[in-house]
Amino acid sequence: MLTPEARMEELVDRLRSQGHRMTPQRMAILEILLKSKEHPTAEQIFKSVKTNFPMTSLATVYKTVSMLKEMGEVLELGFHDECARYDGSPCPHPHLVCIKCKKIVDLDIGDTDELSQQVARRTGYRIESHRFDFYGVCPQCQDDKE
Amino acid sequence: MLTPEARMEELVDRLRSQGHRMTPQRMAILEILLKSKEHPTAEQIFKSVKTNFPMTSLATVYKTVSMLKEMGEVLELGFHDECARYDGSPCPHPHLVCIKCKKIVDLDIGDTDELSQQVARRTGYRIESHRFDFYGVCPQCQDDKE
DNA sequence: GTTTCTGCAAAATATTTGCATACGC
DNA sequence: GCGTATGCAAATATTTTGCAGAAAC
Repeated sequence: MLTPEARMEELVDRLRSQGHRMTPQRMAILEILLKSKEHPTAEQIFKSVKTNFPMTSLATVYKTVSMLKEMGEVLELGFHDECARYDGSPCPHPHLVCIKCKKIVDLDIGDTDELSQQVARRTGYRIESHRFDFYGVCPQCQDDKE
Repeated sequence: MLTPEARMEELVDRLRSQGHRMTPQRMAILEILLKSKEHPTAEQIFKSVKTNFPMTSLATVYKTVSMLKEMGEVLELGFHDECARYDGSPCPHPHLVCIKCKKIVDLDIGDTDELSQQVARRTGYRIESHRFDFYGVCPQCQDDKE
């Protein structure tokens, strides 16, 4: 697992080599995606970026995130009935989602890539990604009233 | 695993016992959700219901599906960047999604509920559901060109 | 008879797009 | 300088909502 800084550098190189340009806005968006552990929404990324670069639009956030999504550099999480949330990690990993407070945390349940490979062998699909999410009520929200 | 017919009966009872009423539209929507293997969108359910009950609106489909979703009787699948798809099965099971032709098929990789319970024990969450989806390119789409 | 459900149309929400200008390379 | 990226506003797509009439129970 690379540090966010190392991954940032690597990612910037990869973007450039594909003909993408680095603008301050784009750098800021990348940085938030790679460093945040909050799995932010587009709106949250937007607000966060604006504190440093007031000259940023929500459309740019969407455009950048879409590009990264297509390159497989970010994952899209979340429910259909609320806005999408993004995970700057390039490799799929399980999430634990609280259905009350909407918090999303990472989870480690061992090697899920191996499962992927098994599925690929058995089905003939070329598996490119996967999503393992558990939905439930976190300990804090269980206390809240229930 | 109950037959769709048995589950239909059971589900109707449960709905009634919670004060919900059974209308022809609602019955038709339930039937499609329980019998279909296609993981249809709201629009597809709507079209399908209309062949038997032309007097049905898309809003009713949405209202019914939302109710079932809240009751935990259907699962919502699909990506954020396309419309939601519904699975009439009450218990979570893995899906195999083709990112080219968008086909979604069920997948059997053993007991995923056990994993859920492990996660619950380890994290203190009350796990209510989960989603295991694999994204890739199906054999047919691999042949198509590439 | 009461309460829920329905269909319609309008509203709300999230995301995408077109285009003129700005700016990275 | 060329071509991509940006910001704005308008457009799109999906889902939700308000309300009056219809229909379950």
